[in-house]
Amino acid sequence: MPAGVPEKPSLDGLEARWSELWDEAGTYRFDRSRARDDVYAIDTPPPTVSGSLHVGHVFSYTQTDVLARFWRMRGKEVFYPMGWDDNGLPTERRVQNYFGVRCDPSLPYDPEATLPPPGGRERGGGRDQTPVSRQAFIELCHRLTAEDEQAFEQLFKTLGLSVDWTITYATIDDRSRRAAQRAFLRNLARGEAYQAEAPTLWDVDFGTAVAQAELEDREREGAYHRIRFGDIEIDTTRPELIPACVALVAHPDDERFKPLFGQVVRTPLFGVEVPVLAHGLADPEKGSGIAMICTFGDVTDVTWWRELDLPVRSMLGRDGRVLSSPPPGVPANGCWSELAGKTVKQAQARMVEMLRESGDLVGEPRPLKHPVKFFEKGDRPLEIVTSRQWYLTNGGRDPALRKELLKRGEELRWHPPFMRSRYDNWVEGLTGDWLISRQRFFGIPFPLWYRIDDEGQVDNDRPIVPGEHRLPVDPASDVPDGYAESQREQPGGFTPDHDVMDTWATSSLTPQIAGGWEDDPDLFARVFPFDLRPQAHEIIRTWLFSTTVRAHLEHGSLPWTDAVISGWVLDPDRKKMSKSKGNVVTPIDQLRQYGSDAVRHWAASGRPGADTAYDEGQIKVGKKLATKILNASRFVLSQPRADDEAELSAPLDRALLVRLAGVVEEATAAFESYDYTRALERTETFFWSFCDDYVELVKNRAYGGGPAGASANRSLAMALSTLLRLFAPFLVFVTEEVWSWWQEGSVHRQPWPDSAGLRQAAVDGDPIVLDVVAEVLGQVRRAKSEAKVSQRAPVLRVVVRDTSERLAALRAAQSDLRDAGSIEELIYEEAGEPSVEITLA
RNA sequence: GGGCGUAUGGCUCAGUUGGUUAGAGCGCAGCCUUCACACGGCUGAGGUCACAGGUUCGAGUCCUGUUACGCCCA
Repeated sequence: MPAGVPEKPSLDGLEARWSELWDEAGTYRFDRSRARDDVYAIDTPPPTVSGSLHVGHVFSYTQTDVLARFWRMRGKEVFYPMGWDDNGLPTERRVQNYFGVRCDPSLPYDPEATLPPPGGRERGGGRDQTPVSRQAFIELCHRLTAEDEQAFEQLFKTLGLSVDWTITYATIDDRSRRAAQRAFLRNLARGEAYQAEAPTLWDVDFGTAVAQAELEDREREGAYHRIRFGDIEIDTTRPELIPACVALVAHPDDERFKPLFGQVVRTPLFGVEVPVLAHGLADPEKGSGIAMICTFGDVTDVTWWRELDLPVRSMLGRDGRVLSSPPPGVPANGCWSELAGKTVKQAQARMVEMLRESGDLVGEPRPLKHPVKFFEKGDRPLEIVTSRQWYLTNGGRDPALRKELLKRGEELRWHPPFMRSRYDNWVEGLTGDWLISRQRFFGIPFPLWYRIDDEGQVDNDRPIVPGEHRLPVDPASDVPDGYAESQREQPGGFTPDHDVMDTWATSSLTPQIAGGWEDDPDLFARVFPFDLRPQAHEIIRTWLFSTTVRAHLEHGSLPWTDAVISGWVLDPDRKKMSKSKGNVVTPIDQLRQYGSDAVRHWAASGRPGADTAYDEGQIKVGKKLATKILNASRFVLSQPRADDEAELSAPLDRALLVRLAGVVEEATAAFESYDYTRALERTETFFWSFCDDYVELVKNRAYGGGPAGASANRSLAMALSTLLRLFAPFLVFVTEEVWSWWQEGSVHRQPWPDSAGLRQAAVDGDPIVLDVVAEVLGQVRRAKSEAKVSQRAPVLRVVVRDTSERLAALRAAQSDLRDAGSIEELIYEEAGEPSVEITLA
């Protein structure tokens, strides 16, 4: 027995030992001297560093790792970096809660200021929070994410991810800022990025504009209010917006309102004249069939306003409250002063009272449920405000670009293929360009300044841009070329752009960031376009799409050739795990209790695209398999060292290797089509029958020595080497442990098994031998089980009736069969109807 | 409302271009303390493949419709 084989093998402690040894040996270090064709580059999803890892992370990251390990063994040099997504709102929120602060950009930065202790106010919100400067806030963001990143890295290492930990990035680090700003400047130079003053969906709590991709519809209680505009009665769910009314609208074919088109009516309470207009989007079935157009109550208002060329009468501020002075043309009467300063909800309540008093409210409000647009992270309905924002073309307003992007979707190989329809649906449904500016703090600033003329007017139309060599810049502290700091905010000087970019404007560049775009052209040429984008399905519209847009605009290509879409982890009742439901399983306990290999085995049982229920039973199965590998390996290695030249004389041994070659071929084909689950299943099934049948059959022969024993030993050793490598992508620790008992180097850097070699060694092996012998052995076992005797109990006589071919196959392995079944007499009879007759002693 | 997916033993899932008697694991039951493994082994019971039509010599598999569930988008 090789010296390395322990007396009592154990799975305990393998994770800590091997992950450290891999680190030291650089087992997963990327060799950047390899040519593009030899590289397999993975665009890893940078997890949002938000405290703790979720079992969903373990699930999907394991699936990616399994693929990485396969391709590495297949001979590819795998580029497998890890990123941390620390940029953006989730971090801001977490910092607010963790440190009990809020960002107040009007405060000056004080480097001496003592920052609040962490964690003290985990639940304290709103007014309890200490205001801090923007700079201080950003420092806290960095501090907290740095801690979280360490914890994540530790857990990922325990899980056995074969990431090259020397090439990590964070979406707020210098490289990411440089890439995001450079990409933006190039978009700007090509005319793909532009500024526009336009109605924008606005979250009043976060105080920022949001993009279409961040919206979600939520069913909300509302009420139709029937309101008189002179003789006309309209229905609206937002009576508080009457001062913002600019027209009434009905369908052009609606006979009831045709005579009114072109006439003018007066708004109730304010007496503002508004025209009655026709537009196809007005729904005759909805309410009274005629609606008021306000600037702006919803997105349809925006369409009407644009297409009917109407004026703007804004009445809401960016804080979601009614402005102090009314919009142009609206009298600042007593009604207005009743509304000014109120929130939307308060204003509505007051407005309804006033309409009731004036008699302009017809009947009572009729409650209804209707979909209302929310920011996906927000708590109050979005308002629409007019503001100056940055946009990036994404096909939403340009049919030619939309078509090109749909084409990219076709080019990409989707796993599973049906996920492409999510992409198509989204691209086809885009209603505008991508709004990329956010009025937030912890993000990448736009690398721009604006001139201030001598009268103090800001020139927004011709921004000052830095040269790319200056990137990254922070326009709030850096000075544009040709200016001095003293000219900041001065007439004749400059002012910075105050906005930050949408997080997705950075995340959409992960291939460029990780691949060293422009910073390291040599590396970039070896990895881009990447091979694989693994991600979850709910972010196809955001991450996958936006990354495609950026690569298409910048490089004229896809960012990767293949996308593997992982499913979700559901709780055991098949409900989606979410923090709010409280059904989230934290992976740490599972990893500790069952070991990483066991958890990985469960994760790998989830096919691409398939939601998978969390199942502790499945994890136990994985643990059982890992233990079995340990013990079976110990048995194989406890035999005399196999002679590599020994003749595989036994037909049973040859049959095993032929069957194994078939498994290698199936597993390889499955992996190549990204079906790692099938590869695992085939390997696992074969392995159990290898243990239960083959090992039991050859045990005695192997112990016996001689040429027949040598044949068994060589076959066992070949099978073990092959099986360990087939399992290596999945059960990374136990296979490495066993490999180390008798082989040099890491199993994870070994060549993927080669079926041709097995077939060659097996010469003309007939796999039927194994099948027939296993079948008869099964019958013998059943007879003993039914007789309730030990499997060791002797059998007087076995009569096998079968075709001559199958009997011949059985004869070829008869001594193994007799040993394994303790059979004294074995009789063969040719027969059309196969049967086995067993006489116990 | 539009799109996508799923439906197979108590549970979780395989079932590849239609082809013998529909497979596996878990769970359950029975047996075996066996010299790699009791964190084990062996054996067994258990399914009218959601429903209704259709194509076919033949349908879990293909077509049409229905139902239920899930997701994406409006």
